[in-house]
Amino acid sequence: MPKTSPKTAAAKKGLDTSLGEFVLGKLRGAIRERRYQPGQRIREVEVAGWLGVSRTPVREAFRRLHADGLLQLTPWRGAQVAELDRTQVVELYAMRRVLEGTAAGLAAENASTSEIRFLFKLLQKERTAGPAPAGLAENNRLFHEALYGAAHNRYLLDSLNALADSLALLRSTTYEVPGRAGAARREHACIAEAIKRRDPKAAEKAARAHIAVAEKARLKLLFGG
Amino acid sequence: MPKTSPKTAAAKKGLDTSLGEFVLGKLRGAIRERRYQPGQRIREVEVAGWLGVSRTPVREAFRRLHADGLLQLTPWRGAQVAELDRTQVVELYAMRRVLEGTAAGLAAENASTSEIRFLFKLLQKERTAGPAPAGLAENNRLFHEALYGAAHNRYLLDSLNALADSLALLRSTTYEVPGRAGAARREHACIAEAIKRRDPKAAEKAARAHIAVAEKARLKLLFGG
DNA sequence: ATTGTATATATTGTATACAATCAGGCCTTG
DNA sequence: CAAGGCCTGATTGTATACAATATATACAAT
Repeated sequence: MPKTSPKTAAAKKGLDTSLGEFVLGKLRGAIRERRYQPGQRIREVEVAGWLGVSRTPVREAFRRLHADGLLQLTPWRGAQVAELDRTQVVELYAMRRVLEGTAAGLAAENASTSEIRFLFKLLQKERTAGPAPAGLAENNRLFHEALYGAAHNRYLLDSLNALADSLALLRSTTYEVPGRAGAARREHACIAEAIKRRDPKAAEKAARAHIAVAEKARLKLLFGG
Repeated sequence: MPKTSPKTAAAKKGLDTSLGEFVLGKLRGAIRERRYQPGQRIREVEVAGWLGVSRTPVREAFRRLHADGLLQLTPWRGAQVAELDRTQVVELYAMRRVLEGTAAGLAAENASTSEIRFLFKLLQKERTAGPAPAGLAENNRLFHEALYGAAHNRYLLDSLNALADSLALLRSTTYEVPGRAGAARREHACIAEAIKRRDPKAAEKAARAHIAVAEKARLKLLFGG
């Protein structure tokens, strides 16, 4: 016996959530995949037409993306994808250095043994992964997400996720820099080891160093040597 | 010659911004002043009626308050003011300790001389202020806001402001704890001095200590000794 | 040719109408 | 009397209509 046939607009699209959430997810993905590029203007009707909904849920999604810093909203001019200048990138990484370090430190204190095992599993995957930047970046994302979760602090988690979204505004990944992949792998290992040793100080230090190196690679990639 | 007479709905209310922003501000204030208490349900029509607008801008404001963690939204049940349990309060203060420490450290590096002067001016005000908890809390807020600004990092500033809003969900202020006012004043002075000395390490340490003490007072106030 | 102005079009802000869903009370039924 | 289903009212989710504003275009004046 099938479930009672759904009738709501959201359910018609096969969703378990509201249309606003649906649009939000789609737009997040589109921005992350650079289908919408930084600086580009996004019109409400355009998105509404694309996703087959009215302007209302689109507007909802716009507000939330604005709150996350992904969209810039100006009255009567609508939304455009945020652009980051050099100053903002530097500020973003300064913030990330702190939060990522904190996450590593807290993880060393709070992580469960299974969470630690998972971190090492991801490390193993990094070692056996191919050289394609896209795959490397994905592995990287998983490692950092696991790290965030292991810290066991909801506010920290939310902040780091928001930062990650903002960083997705930047062109491509730092894994395009030659040698970055191997270095990142070693840095990840260093963080994981410290967490396993239950050494918060070392974990925080390793994480901050990791982000500092990543920032350097990023700035070189974006604004040249 | 007066300006050209405004005609927009927002302007009719004497605003320089959209109705959504207007509602957002009003609701923020109401939550901060505890006119809406944590756990209380807020209906859209109720707010719309109160402020003389339609549901649309109210909904906008709801989404943004939700993004800031001040409202809890459940599908088809609407909004209720967020409640913080002990775990959340602890996590919140853990986060704040880190960010506030970072802000103090960055302020020691980046603050302009006029910003430092302003910090000391606020310190002076604290010394001469009366014993009323409300006034003390207001002074306290100003000091911390000045500190956040002096760090010169937009993302840090936004995060700290969001944290401050969440803390406003908690009943009253820690200044009701006997002796807290004087101690806080001395702790503030310690932070400001370190910033003036351009000593980031000391400033960060002082700020973290300050928040740690505040957390202790808060937990005692909320959940008993 | 350039600049200022008026008009037209496109786009967003707001209000309202309608659909879908949930909570609670009432009734039925064992 | 208790348990469960169904109906009704209240409330939110969504769509659409209308108002207000910005941008672009055309035209006139210097």
